[in-house]
Amino acid sequence: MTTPEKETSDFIRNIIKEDIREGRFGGRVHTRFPPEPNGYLHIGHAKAIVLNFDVAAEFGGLCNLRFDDTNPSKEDVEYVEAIQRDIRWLGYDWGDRLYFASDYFEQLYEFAVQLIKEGKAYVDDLSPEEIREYRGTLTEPGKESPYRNRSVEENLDLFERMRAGEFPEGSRVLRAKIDMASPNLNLRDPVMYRIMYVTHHRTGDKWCIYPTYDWAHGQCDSLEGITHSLCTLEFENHRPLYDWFLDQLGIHHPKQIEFARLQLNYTIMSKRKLIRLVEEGHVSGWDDPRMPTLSGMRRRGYTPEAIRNFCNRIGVAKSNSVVDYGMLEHAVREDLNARAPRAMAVLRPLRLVIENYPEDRVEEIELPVYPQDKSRTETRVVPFSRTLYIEQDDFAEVPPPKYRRLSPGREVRLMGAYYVTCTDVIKDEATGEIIEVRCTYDPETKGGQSPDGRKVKGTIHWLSADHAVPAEIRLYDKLFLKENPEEVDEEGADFTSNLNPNSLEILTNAFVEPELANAEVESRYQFLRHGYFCVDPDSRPGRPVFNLTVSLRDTWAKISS
RNA sequence: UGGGGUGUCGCCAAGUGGCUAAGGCAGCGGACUUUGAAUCCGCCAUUCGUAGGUUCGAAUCCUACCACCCCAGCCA
Repeated sequence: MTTPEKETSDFIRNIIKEDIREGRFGGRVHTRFPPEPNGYLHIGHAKAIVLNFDVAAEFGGLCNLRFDDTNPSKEDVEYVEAIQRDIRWLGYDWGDRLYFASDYFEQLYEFAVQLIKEGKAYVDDLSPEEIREYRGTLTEPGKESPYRNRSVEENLDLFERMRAGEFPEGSRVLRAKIDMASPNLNLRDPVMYRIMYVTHHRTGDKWCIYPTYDWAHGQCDSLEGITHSLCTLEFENHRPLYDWFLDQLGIHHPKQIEFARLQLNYTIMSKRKLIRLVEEGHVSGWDDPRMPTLSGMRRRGYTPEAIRNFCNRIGVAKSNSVVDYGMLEHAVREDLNARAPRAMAVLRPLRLVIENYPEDRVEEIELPVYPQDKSRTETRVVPFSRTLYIEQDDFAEVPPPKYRRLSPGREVRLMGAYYVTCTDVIKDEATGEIIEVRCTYDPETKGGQSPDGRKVKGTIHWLSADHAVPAEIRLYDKLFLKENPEEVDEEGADFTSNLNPNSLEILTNAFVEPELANAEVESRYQFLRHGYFCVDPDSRPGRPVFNLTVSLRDTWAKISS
């Protein structure tokens, strides 16, 4: 288990410290994570989750989970369940503070009535197209709607009838009466309610008018007593509107602070685009191990601790930045290096026969499970015999410069077992492909050291052919070829044209240690000299399936290329 | 051409007028090594978007300019 970064400091925490020092909100800190249940959570959401929950915990406060379910046409219970599962998996607990914007629909309606009564909101009969035209542009002010100055009584009556279902969808809206000439377009009489004859996943058919996010969000935060509403940069322009609503209503006024959302290179984060990957079959589902979703990363083998550490390490600021994917990989390696048990796996097998080793002999080789940690003494047993599998890459008939693995005439160590020297190479006569390597072993080198003190340059892993367990191993590479998947070569193409055709490679002829035959789903291992792997739910007894989480750093790859 | 933001090392990111501009990732050396892993040591911004100015002193203050992001959904 890695220890979380301590002393994280960023502009948001600085503001909160200042607020506490000055006694704002009575020294209280209460945050919330407010997802819309219209998709699965991804690593970008993790940044917001970690921020909100950690900040609350650090300052002795609480963090709520609230679903902003104001648009039933896009939302579904499937998502509200998946989201809760993912947040729990990440390691966070909202106690009994699970809320829904829809819990507040009645209260929001009353707030709206209050604004109407004060002449601060009105029912508008303009069509959507007309509203757009009347809004004006970035450089020109808008025009006031002809319905803007209806009487309070008429507005009250109309609004009530909107709720009663007397008008067709899209025919009327409730708008705030603010300023059609404001340079901030959000203040040009924003829509508060729209008519939608859509069944809501929680309120059923109780409502046919639904609040917009802009109208609902700030009041929901207020009702929950939120002190610090942390949100992403694009809502900075909306803050004056949220402030206006809260001030008109005269209710608790949380402080909104905006930060930059997470962007990762070689990755897309937009929910709309992730949905496309799923629906168009570019990936197997939301939990495809190549997806940046939390469920995908979980299946891939990422740990909650690694993700949390990553989130704390990238910091929180206001500049639009793109984090290098390597940072994420570093975070998993760091965590898994410390805690993953080691095992040997041969991904692309090559037979190795030890000519001077007895035909029927089987030895039990004892190897440490956590060799990287001298304080741990657990061991495992791996059978050794005359015929082994080694990695194809660990033999070279003509060794390249600096190669220290097996080649004709050379001696290497079979990890934990014996020194072997290559005596011969057997090839397929037709294709010339190497199908077997012949060796002799030195019986004096049992355990991997020689009494005469001679050194070998290389140590390779191995598996006894008769004992190895067949396994399927799925290797993953980046889902996209470009750092910025949106950057497209040809006109008319979109991000899918940058999909990496080799992002998944399935090895069906791999082998693992006998002990792993029935490894538990989601358990993680380091396959020595390869990387970290995680047991996939597709595993069957006696035929486990492993997903590559992340490979080990590979300096040989740099040297050899 | 309106408004709101942001610009510090290849990538994140501290820094809020005064010791030699934190730290992490990546990279590069070297030590160690029964994982070409891990670990350990060392190197890696005379410079803070640009140009001026204020000051004994500026990444931090002022002025102008430049670049990038967000806003014209009855999405969130």
